Amino acid sequence: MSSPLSWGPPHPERADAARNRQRLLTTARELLSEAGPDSLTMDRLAERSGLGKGTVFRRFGTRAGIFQALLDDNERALQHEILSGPPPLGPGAAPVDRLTAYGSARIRFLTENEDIARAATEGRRPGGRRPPMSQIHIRVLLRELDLPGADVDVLTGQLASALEAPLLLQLLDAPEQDRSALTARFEVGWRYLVERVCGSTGTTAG
Amino acid sequence: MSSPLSWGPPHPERADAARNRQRLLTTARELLSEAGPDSLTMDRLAERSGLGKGTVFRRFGTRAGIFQALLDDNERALQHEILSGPPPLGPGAAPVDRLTAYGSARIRFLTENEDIARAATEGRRPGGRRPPMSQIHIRVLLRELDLPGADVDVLTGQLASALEAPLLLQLLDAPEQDRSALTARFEVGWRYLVERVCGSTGTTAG
DNA sequence: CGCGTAAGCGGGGTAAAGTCCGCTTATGTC
DNA sequence: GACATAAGCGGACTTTACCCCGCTTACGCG
Repeated sequence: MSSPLSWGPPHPERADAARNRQRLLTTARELLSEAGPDSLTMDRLAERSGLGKGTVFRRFGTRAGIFQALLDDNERALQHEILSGPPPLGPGAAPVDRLTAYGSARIRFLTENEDIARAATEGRRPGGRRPPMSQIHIRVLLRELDLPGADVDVLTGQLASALEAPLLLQLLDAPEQDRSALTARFEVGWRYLVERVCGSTGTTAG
Repeated sequence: MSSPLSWGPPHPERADAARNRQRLLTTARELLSEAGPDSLTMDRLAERSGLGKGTVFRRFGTRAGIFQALLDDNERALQHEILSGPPPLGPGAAPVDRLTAYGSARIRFLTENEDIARAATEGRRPGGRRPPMSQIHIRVLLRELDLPGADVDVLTGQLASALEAPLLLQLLDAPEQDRSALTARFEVGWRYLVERVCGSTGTTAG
C-alpha cells in the first residue's frame, strides 16, 4: 500500500478543465521565463493560452493563485519523495530525522523557486520593509539568553514568524470555536515553544 | 530620559507630511469602522481626507501599507509598555519571561485587531485555503513523536510558519551575501529548532 | 445513442491600484 | 524677510485585477 493519502483535489475536475489548467500552467511558465513575473498578467495569460479571462479566474481565483499553483505543481516531486522515497525524507527514518530532512528539502525547494515564491507571497514591494518591532525585541531577548550554538538571527525570524498574523488568523478561521479559547491555546503554545527553545532542558535532569 | 531607542522613523518628516499622515490614518479608521475594510479604497481615502491620491500612495505605498500603518500605530502602546512598563512585559524580568509575556501580549493585540491584521495580510481570499503539504506532513510527524504536553495543532502551525516563504525570502533579501551560505544557515537553524522542540533534551544529561 | 444538467467557458465591463510629472510649500540660510 | 532648494502634493492617466452572466460542452443515465 503506497496509500496516496488525500493530497489530491478531493473533487476531480472535468477532462477539459484539467487540460486547460495544464495549458495555463505551461503558458504561465513560458511567460515567466521569457519576461519575468511582472509580465504575467491575467489578460496576457488568457490570450496566450487561447482561453478566456473568465477561465483563468475560475481556475486560480487570483493572480497570486497562479503563482501558488505553480509552486504547488513544482512541489509535486518533493511530495512524492516524502510519500515513497528513500529515508530520511521518505518513510522509514525516525520522525525527528524526517522533520529535519523535510525542512532542508523545503528550504532548498524555496530557494530554487525563489522568484515564484516571491510573486506568490508579496503583491508588490511597498518599499523598505524595515524589520518590525517583534523581531527587534525578540532578537534582543535572545541575545541576552546567550543560547549556545544558536544562530540568533535565524532563530529570531523563526520565533517571530510564530507570532505573525497569518498563523493566528489561520487558527481563528477554524469554524465553531470560541475566540478566547483559541487565543488561550495559542498563548499556551507560545509558552511551550519558548520554554522548549530557550529551554530549561537540563534542569529536570539536574 | 526614557531613551526612546531607535524605533521611530529614522528620517523625520516635514511638518505638513506628518499632519497629513495623521489625517489619513484618522480618516482610514473612520472608513473602517463605518463600512468595513472593503470600503477603504485609495480614492475614497484621499477624497475624504481632502488630499490627493498621490499623497496617499506616497505615504503608504500600497493599499496593504495603509493597514500595516494602522496596525503599527495601534501597536505603539504595546511598544511603550515594553520599553518602560512594568515586568514581565517591560524591563526587569528574566529574558525568558519577557519573551513569553511578549508573545501573549502580541497574540492578544492581534486578536483585538483581527480585521485590520486580516486586511493587512491577505489581499482577497482566493477561496478555500486547504492546509498545505507542509502542515499535513509536519503534523503527522509530530503526532508520531508524541510530545508530552504539546498542543500538536498549534505546534504544527508554528513549525510550518518557520518554513514558509516570507521568512526565507526576508533572509535572502540581506544584501551582499551569497545564497548558498544563507540557505545553509537556514537549514542549520531549522535543525536546531527541531532538536530543541522535539528535544533529545534528556539524553545529554543521561 | 440521444437527453438533461451541471460544470465549464468567454470576454466585455467596472472599479480600483499604482504611475507620472509639473506645481506648491516648508524649511534653512544670509 | 527674501531666496534657494528639496520635499511634498495633486489629480489626470494607464493598467490590471476581478465580476458577471448568457452560452457551450462534457459526461452520466436511460
